[in-house]
Amino acid sequence: MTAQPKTATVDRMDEVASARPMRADAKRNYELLVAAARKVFDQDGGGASMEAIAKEAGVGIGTLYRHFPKRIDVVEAVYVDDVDELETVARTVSADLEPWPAFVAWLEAFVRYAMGKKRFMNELHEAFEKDPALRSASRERIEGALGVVLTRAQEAGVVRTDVDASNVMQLIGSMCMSATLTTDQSERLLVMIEDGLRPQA
Amino acid sequence: MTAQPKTATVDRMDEVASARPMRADAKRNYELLVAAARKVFDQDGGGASMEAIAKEAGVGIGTLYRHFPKRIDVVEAVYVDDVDELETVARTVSADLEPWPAFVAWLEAFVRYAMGKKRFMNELHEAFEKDPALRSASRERIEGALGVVLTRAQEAGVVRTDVDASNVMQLIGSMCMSATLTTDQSERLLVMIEDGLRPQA
DNA sequence: TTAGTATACGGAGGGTGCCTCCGCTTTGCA
DNA sequence: TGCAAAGCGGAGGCACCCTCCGTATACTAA
Repeated sequence: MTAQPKTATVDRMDEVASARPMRADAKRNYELLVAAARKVFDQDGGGASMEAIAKEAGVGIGTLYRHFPKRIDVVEAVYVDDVDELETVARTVSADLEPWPAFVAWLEAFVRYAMGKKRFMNELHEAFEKDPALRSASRERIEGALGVVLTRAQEAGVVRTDVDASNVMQLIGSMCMSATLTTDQSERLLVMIEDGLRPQA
Repeated sequence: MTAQPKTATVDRMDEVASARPMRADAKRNYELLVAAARKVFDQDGGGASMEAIAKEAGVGIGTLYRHFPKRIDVVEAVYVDDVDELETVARTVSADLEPWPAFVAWLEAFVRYAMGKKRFMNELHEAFEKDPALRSASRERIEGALGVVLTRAQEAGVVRTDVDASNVMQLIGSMCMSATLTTDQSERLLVMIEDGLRPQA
């Protein structure tokens, strides 16, 4: 949601000083494409075709390839955008909600994110293989986002203080990894985890 | 190595009583194909083409598809064959070597197997997704094979008795999972794990 | 041994998907 | 308003998965 396309080929190292901002039509199409890609991946799974994505975005296949030279670049862009979203949610809930509801809301957003990722794990795995830094950078960003809501909740005394973001990630992350977990189950399990994170009497 | 093709499409549930054994040429080609597939996957990675496999086996593409209706079935057959091999090695080393060398030899075979698998993790993941029972059944078979050499080594007093096959698998398996592990490193790490498994003074 | 049949083989070709190329269109600056 | 520079679109090349069916071969029964 907060991705900032600045250059034609999306190079995350190059955001500080690109010669020129993207043209308005290019920026619009970039955003249309990322949104379309997420929708099509959700519908068709990670194996969705480039043609389907271009069609959903209402642009030509050539335009898609201008922005994302390889298929894997689309996967990466959607993923990066999802991680952006988790950071945005952390800020939003911190501003709008009390510490505990904010914490719960973020965890729910994370579980939604993780459950959604399961459908294109293979593609994601491939993206991590191509660019190992992506994995660690994303993990850090997610833990950072979690840290925001977690610390606030701990300071307000509504979450036990003997856990850190890394612990909580491990707990939730491994739960979500289970291939046989349904959305229903994940919601029930999440409630239990949340209860376990409250300060103990 | 010990796979027993009995029917045209390889159905593991159907081995006890298939109407008729495979014709001699069919059985020969099946074995040629599995061997060729393993070789081609090793060379070209998991993305290797069906054509390349058929060519390597010296058969037509139609023959390949008679035996393996879908690409994923080839991946599965190679994997099952590799697990068979681990069971065979467990029996062989138990018969031919002293308990400790046998144990070490099996662990080395396992590490070779696991390192080789890394190159087509994606395909394997897909096979597990298609057939979840394959994963658990294979894990059981591998732990069973390890159990054979482990128990023997423990009874001979050359391996500590406070570990079981599942523990050892966890130790070795997670080591091998690391994406950045080289074969050299894995060999050195394995030696350390082996030392740790000796009875402690 | 032989004739007959079920089984297996082979590879041309259909369908799909990734990606390239290049002529046309649009944007934004002077 | 004029004109580069940047962006757009989609036909088409190439590679790959898989199907289909005419031909060849292995088994079996006589």
